[in-house]
Amino acid sequence: MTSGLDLVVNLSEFTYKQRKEIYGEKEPAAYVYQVTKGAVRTYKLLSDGRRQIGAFHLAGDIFGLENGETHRFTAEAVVDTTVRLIRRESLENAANKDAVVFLDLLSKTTRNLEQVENHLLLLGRKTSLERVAAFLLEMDQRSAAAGVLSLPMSRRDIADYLGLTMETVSRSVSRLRQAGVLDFIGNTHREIVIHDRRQLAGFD
Amino acid sequence: MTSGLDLVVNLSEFTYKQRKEIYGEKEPAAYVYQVTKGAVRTYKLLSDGRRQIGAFHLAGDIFGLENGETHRFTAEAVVDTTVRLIRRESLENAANKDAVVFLDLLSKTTRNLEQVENHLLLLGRKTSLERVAAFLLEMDQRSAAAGVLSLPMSRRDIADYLGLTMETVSRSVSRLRQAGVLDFIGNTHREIVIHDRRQLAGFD
DNA sequence: CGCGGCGTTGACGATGGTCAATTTTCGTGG
DNA sequence: CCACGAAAATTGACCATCGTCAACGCCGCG
Repeated sequence: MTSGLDLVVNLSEFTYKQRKEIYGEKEPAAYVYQVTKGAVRTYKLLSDGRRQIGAFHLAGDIFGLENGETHRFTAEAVVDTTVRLIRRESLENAANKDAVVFLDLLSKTTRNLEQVENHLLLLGRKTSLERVAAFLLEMDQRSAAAGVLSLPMSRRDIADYLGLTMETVSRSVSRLRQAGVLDFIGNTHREIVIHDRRQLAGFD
Repeated sequence: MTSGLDLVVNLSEFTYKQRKEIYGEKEPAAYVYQVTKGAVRTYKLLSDGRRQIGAFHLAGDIFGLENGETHRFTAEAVVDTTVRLIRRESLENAANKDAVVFLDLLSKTTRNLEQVENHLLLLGRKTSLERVAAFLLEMDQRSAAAGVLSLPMSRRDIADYLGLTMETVSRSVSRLRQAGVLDFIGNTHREIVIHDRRQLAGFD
């Protein structure tokens, strides 16, 4: 699938080690990023350290696309991650010359908005079990192999995405496991098989 | 302040009575709206009736601007409300002819995104008192007369915006009142004076 | 007046958070 | 390969915040 961003000339790649910051909230937005390999979390912090993760970005995803001058989240590598870099300036030039690029920019922003709006409903009104079920379904849809997920992020990351604590996430996963809708693969607790997607959707 | 949307020819106005639906979620988006007078709430529902209000739109605000074909929220008049209507089609025509309109579209979408992203942090990580304080500060900033607000929406509406119940909203307002940061004016409980904006911000 | 809607307040309960112990996994170095 | 220590995940006990349910008050309106 090609898109407007692909039309922009772009040569640089960069690799960030696990936990390294890619950019900070309120920093000037010099680049737009696309994940080549790995995973990125974008988040906001309160002064006392409470964290809200806005999104996880996996291979192929674009992040750091701002229309203002500064980034509105901090971005960090969840695991060792490679990103393609696109200069903001060159993107703006391309958008001015080519309406397709511009349209694509608007469309990507809108898709982003849509996803965030759905997350509002989750954070404002869903129970812990519903949140975790929705998260697993989301990850399942985004992963290559349906029914089998390999989560790059920790329980704490998931918790901060879902507005919960890691203990509550853990308990919810355990409940789903006991209910027979999913199971762990191998010895990690980050590799999951979903036995019954219907049933999982029933919890959401 | 003029903007791209003002360049679009637009003649029709319409008035909705309190509680009347302006459009429903997933309906085709035929129009974009601007509030002339009154207030509008946009929300999503879960199947069991739980409601999450995404935003309140006051005089001057634009809502219903979608880039897909359908509305992503239901919109309803909070009080008797007059809106200006802009045909989606005519907006698209204008955007194709005039880059300024197009840029404005993107900028409005981004501002919308920014606001929703901040609401994520509120819903995911703030306490009830922090939420109510943030809400009152938001309304204060958006209202004409600083320090004095006249809320068009009920406690239940506020609750569904903040991811709380109306009882918790009521209790939080009471606590702020007892703490001396605000007070009611007259006999209604929707007219509020903020005595100490600094102190209120301290709760957020 | 009395009725209805809205808001407040109180008592109680449940969901999810906190704190802590235990288990499992993983990375490092012999 | 195994051993050790650190980090992550799970689990349990207890607690706090917020939700539920209900009573009451206030105001507006017939």
